Amino acid sequence: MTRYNPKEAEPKWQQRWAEANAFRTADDPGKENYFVLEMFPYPSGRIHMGHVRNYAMGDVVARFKKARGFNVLHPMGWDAFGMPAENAAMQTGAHPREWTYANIDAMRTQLQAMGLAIDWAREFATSDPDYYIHEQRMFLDFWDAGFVERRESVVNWDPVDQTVLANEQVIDGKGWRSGAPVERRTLSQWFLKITDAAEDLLDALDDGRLGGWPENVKLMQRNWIGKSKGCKLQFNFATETDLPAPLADGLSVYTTRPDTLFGASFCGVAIDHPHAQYFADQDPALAAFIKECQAGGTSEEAIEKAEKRGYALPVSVTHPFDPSRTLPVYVANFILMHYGTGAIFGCPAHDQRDLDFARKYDLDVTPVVLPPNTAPDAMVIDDEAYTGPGTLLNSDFLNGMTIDQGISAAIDRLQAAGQGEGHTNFRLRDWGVSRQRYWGCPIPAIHCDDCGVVPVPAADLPVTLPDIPASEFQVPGNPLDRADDWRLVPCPKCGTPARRETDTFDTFIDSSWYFARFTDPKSARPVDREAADRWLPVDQYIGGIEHAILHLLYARYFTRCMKKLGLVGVDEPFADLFTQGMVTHATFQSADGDWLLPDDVVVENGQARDLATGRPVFMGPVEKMSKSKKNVVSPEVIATDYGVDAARWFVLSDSPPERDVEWTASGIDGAWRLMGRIWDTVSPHAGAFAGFDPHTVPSDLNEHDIALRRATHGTIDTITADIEHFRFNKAVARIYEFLGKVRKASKVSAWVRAEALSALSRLIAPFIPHLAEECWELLGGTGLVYQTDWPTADPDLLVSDEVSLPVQVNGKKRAILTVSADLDKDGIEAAALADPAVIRHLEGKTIVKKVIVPGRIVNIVVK
RNA sequence: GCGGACGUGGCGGAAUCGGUAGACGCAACAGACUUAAAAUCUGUCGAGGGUAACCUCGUGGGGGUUCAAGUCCCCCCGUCCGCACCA
Repeated sequence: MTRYNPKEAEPKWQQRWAEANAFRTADDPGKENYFVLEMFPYPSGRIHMGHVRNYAMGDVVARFKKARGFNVLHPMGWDAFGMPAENAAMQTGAHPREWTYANIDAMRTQLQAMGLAIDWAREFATSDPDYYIHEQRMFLDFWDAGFVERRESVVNWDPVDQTVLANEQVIDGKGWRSGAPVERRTLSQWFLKITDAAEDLLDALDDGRLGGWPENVKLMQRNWIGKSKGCKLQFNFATETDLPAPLADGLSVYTTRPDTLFGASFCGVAIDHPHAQYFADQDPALAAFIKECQAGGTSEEAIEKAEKRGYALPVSVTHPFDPSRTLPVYVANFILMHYGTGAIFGCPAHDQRDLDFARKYDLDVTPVVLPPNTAPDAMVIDDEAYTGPGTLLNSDFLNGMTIDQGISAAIDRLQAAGQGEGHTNFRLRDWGVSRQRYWGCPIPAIHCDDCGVVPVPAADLPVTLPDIPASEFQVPGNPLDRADDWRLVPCPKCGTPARRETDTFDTFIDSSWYFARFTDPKSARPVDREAADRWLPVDQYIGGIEHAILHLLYARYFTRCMKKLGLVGVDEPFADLFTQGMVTHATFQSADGDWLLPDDVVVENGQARDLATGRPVFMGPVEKMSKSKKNVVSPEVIATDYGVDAARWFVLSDSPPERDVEWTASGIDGAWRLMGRIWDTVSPHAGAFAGFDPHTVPSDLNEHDIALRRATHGTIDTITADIEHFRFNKAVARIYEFLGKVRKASKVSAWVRAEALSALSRLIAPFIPHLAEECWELLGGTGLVYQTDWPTADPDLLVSDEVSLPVQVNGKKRAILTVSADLDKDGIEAAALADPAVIRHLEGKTIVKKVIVPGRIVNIVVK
């Protein structure tokens, strides 16, 4: 018996698949379409185990759906713009384009070696001018349609990467890539007005349009959009004289608690609020205060430690419900300009921040909400604000109302007085898409001193990136700013000298529509409407949870914009979403604190030693594989040692797909053993399909035959459901179980064995396709197992005539009956009461109750 | 601080509707084959007691509902994730 040799089998079948053009997207009008997509990779240079897991899952789905009779679209491309290419240029001197495309070539080879059922004819990279010309076209249409805005904006500036970061790219006040503390800068920026879609992006999370999405992702998006209901109201300045322009309209604040207005003791504005700016121009001390607050930065520690500070303005405002009362106005460091109106009224008794501030500046603290079952005299605010439920007091016309009643009544009164109105506010901010980088899609705009910002005429697209010597990337900043040959162009409107926009798009734009391009990647239009209608939305999208907010929210918004322009017919791009867990590995550290590669360490009896020196090694926690901690295992090395099928099998077998899976040497050994065991089970039966007609069941089957047939059909049934529900680990367990039964079935007829081996080959095919083809060929199967239908379970074989029925006495299992499946309650009761073990436990007791659930359980309650 | 998820053998994890807890794999142990090792195969494998049949306990802790709870309800502890001065 020969051993299974993946080194020969895997390339052989990859070649056969290619020769048969097996993975070309089918377009059979008699079949349903199914679009399965894994988040496309950034071409970093080589694939890692996370890719293996992600693409193995997508491949299981693609192969399964193909076998189930769908036209399957399963494409691959490259998220190819982005900073690492420029960083590489700085470090290695290679041009970003050369670096990127060399990486793509290397990774394509690696992915193809995984044997993925991908239609490579549809491949593209977002850095291909053929791709980004359409992105530029759409942007011009978006601009025309009013989805785009250019505005002065305080931006998150990453001082290391020398670029602007979106809000979402700032993590704990630091740049998501560089880790450098983010600074505030004011720049003129391009924005996509995602806030216009906030309400619908939110609604779709709840109204069933995203039924196939995980709850946690929907929740994160819900929180991110951050809808809050309240009211906007106007405070008038208490002054006899006319105020200059910025102050003439008074002070507009946003609140969710207008019911607490009678507890207001001050108003506050953000340090970058126009009113603050106005007074700072006249008051150097205020200007200094603002500057000091800005220096504090947005870092996490800064925010946590920052004490509430304010600077009193030389004006006060009148209370909207009681003009005889005036409130002081402060510039305060804890008010955010980008939320609401950038101004608040402070009600210290019922808001912790306001209370901290009031204590520091010795302002009134008037309770206006009385907690339930509390006497008004007992309502004392010390150093903790009361934010719970209650009834209103000290509040004039609101007294006695609940909070909700008070909110409505206050808004009504404000509205009647023309001083305010109900308002819905969102936490979501518009999407800043300008990046001061070279390696991105150029923004098709031209700046003219006379005409302003002018779109590049459609006929002049694409605006391609200029060729810049690789040495230019050693200089900080954006090389496009210095590329005058490219930058200086005549204005398309008036023809006078003008300048190209040198910002490029955030790469999240590139990934916000690639799925639509895949439906017809060669189309002359950005998206071919007919193809899009055929394939969209993506039926199953698979990727990491790290994209729960950024990529997925942008893609949802972008799709809505495309729909408005008639490019696609759907507003939600991804019908079902699956977020897979990471691949982790134990970490190893030498006594000197150096990280060690798993390959350089040997673990025996729980003790790790350095393979080279024999010295003990500290075993650290199991963490996500990362280069910095060296706890990485190379897919290439694993493929060489064990074959890609074993690697695919292992990453799918050991944990539920949504959870992290720990890579272990013994685990991949186990996967490798399985390959051998399948092959050893199948290979003695070469040609087993000769004379086997699956549709003609022999009539002379013995009990072993029937038992194996039950196992075969039961396995088909459960594995089918497991794959449908992304329970790959359970499907794997069922395959192990079934394999054991097939191996032990020695007394079965040739027909029944052929049926079992046929099912086995097809059931393993989505997981370990090369071995499956090898088995199929050996057994005498027709064509490729890839092109063979999924097995179907015979329902008659799923129900058995006998069932084992546990019998409990007082809820404790005392016996197991084997009874005919159609035995009625009386029969079951008689059988249970006749069982010796049951009789023993009933001795000397009185039966109080008998619970008999046929097919499930018997419980006899005694006293 | 707010929001969410999770907690089951030595380990990863099963238990689909409230109905046999621990499927399947890993590790470990024992045996077969072998001069030997590797590979492979067979068996054992939650804890405690008992020669055994079998009994008791057991799903983070405490309480509750139920004939019956890993599963439902209440309280607590722990771990992980997201957001975080959001008015």
